Amino acid sequence: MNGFERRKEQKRESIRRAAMELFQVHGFNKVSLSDVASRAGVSQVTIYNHFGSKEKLIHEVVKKQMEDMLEKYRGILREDRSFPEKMEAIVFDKTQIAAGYQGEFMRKAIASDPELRQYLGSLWQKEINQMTLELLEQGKAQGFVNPATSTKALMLYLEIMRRGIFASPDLITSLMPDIALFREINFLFIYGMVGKSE
Amino acid sequence: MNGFERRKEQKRESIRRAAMELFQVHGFNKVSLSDVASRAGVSQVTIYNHFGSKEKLIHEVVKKQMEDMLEKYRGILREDRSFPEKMEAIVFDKTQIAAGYQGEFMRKAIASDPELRQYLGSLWQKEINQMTLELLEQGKAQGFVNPATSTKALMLYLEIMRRGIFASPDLITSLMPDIALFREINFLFIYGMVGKSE
Amino acid sequence: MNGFERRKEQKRESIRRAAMELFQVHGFNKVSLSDVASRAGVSQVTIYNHFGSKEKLIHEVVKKQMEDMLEKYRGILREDRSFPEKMEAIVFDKTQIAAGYQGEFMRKAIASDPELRQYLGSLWQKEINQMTLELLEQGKAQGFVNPATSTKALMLYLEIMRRGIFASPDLITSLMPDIALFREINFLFIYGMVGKSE
Amino acid sequence: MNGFERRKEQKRESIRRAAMELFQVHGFNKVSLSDVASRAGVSQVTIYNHFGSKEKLIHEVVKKQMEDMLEKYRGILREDRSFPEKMEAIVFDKTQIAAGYQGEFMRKAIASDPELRQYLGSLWQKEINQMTLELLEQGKAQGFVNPATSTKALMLYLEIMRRGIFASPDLITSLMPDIALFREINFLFIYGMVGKSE
DNA sequence: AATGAATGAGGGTTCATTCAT
DNA sequence: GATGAATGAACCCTCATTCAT
Repeated sequence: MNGFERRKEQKRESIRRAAMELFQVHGFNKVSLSDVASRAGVSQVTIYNHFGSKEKLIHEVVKKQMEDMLEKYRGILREDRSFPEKMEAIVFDKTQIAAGYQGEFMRKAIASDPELRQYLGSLWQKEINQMTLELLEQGKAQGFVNPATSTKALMLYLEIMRRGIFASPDLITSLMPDIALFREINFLFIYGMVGKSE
Repeated sequence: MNGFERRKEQKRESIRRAAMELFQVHGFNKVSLSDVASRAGVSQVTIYNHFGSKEKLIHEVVKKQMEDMLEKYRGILREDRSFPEKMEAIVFDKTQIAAGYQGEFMRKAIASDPELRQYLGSLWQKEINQMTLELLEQGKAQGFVNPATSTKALMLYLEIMRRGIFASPDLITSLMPDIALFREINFLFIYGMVGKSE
Repeated sequence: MNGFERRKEQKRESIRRAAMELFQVHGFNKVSLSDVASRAGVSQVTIYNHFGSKEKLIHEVVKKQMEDMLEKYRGILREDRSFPEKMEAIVFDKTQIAAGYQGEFMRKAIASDPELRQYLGSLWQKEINQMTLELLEQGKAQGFVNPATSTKALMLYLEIMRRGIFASPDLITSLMPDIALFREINFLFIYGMVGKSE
Repeated sequence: MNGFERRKEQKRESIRRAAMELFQVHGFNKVSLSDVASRAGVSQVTIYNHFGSKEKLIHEVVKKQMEDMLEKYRGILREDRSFPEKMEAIVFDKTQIAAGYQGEFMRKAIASDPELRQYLGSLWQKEINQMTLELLEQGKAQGFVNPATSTKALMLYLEIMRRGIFASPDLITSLMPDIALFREINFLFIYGMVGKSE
């Protein structure tokens, strides 16, 4: 990548970031390209030159975001930590939560955009499923996941929890400092309401 | 309520329903009052005559919806069923899920509207907390809820799951017919990933 | 006029008054029939039943107002007072000024409504001219009006002052209490800036 | 000012002029931005791009108008003419009158707009008062203004006349050609109804 | 490649007026 | 005769997008 291209990529990146920040706070519809342009310090038309349309800008932003998320999950999975720790790291992904209405925002993007849905519904879903399976395997190996439970149910369970978390940034952030409570909830995920029976 | 008022209320109701249906599918911003008017078979202005503004229409729709939800929960709580059954009934509130993006839609409404937030954040939150506490008491009495776990954590856990479910109508509806899977997931809520240890 | 008709006339009158009061403060355009209806304590449709349209309501209100004004002028003219006193009474018609943007309001009505213009431009103008002539005659007889000055100029002069006063309710009302200043200005009207030269 | 800015200013000016012309004839409320846009030969949105809102457009138009008026008055004051001539020039400002419902229009603008009122009520009023004082001084020096009369009364007198004139473009324009009548009225302003006593 | 200027389409809202009771 | 309900037209304004430089 030469100097020209690097500068170009930097401008794209600054636009993407401005868009991301605004989208997260206000949602897609409420953010106008003029807002994004102001925040990125460029002209509206420059956004068109780089991305073609608002829709395509959203695509790019969402894609990037999801890829970053995947990357992070991959990292966590490969770390040398216990199953409960990994659960905690993934489910309570703090940067995601801090970022605000991430999940809702993502789902909305995906739901409202067929093309995006296809891209993500295939590649991304496949990867995340793959990773979740791996996590469950680790859990079973460590005795935290009941082998009698169907994988389907487990994955749905995890997905529901993740979405519940994503959908509750308000709750979560307000309780972030309370480490004990945090642990207790992660414990509930693993041992349920009945609790550990030693 | 005489004939006049009944007809008025019917019209209001038909507008509310049309609005609800559209809001659930497309979100508040994407739905124009003209859309609502078309669907309800009235003029746009009629909506203004009845509700005053789009914002107030949203208020009414959301309030109604939440009150209905409360009513249903109350009913379930008072039924003579086991704790897991009540959990299932409440958490997987099928009519809510069938209604679509209920949770997301609601949260958006509440998040973006201070007045509404106040109304619901006080009265509604108080009631639902009260009811959840009652449910947990029943769970403890029946041995399904570990008394050592803090109430705070339990309530947060339930809230996260409920939101996760609400935020996943796509997943849930697609799996609705599979009763076994349903039960399994409810089981996970109660016994965790570790599962029942007999 | 029997009981029925009296009640009818009362209702008309109450609507007219409500309209008048609002028109004076906010002007024709800014006042909606709904405002008038509220203030008069009737339905909008009742206004239609009585007056036919907003335009016609304005007609009636303006006509009534002008007739009242004429009546008052007539009274002043016939009183047994000096010319300067009559000048003062007519030019600084306190009730008119207190009523607010009367003059502007009237002129607007007249200017924007051909039919009304005709009615008033003929009958009313004729009457007021007649009366002004009479006033000037009295002034000449009492030595306050220079007989060498053309009647045309005098009448224009008076009209300009009257309009100037009408157009300045803000100034006038704020200075109302200062009787001396009041007299001084009336003095200026009669003796000019050069002042009395004895 | 380079080419870009010049063209921009020209467009702004053409919009302002179109607005001015329409406002003068029909008043603020009756003129829609779409009317202004048509007359100026631009899109409605262009007006928004340049002025932000209808309110702000009105501000600009009124401000400009008043500044022009001030400028003209200043010029007259500095000319080497007699007091009566200056009176005539200022009070019967022909271009203002020809412009139509100037005074009424202005007053309405000022009355209905707090921000504008502040701007004009302070700076503009101060300047015009200053200038009027200067005019009166000249009048006294030349023996046309009675030194015994209070300045307050004199200024009020002048203001009333000016407003009367402004409020009567119909009368004035119809009598414009009659120079003799014009003079006579100006004479009345100075010598009053009693007239010159030689 | 970047921008200021311009715009068509559409959204929420108000209002004078009509309809049905 | 009086009213609640309903509406078409118009208004101010915003936004994604294109044009011209």
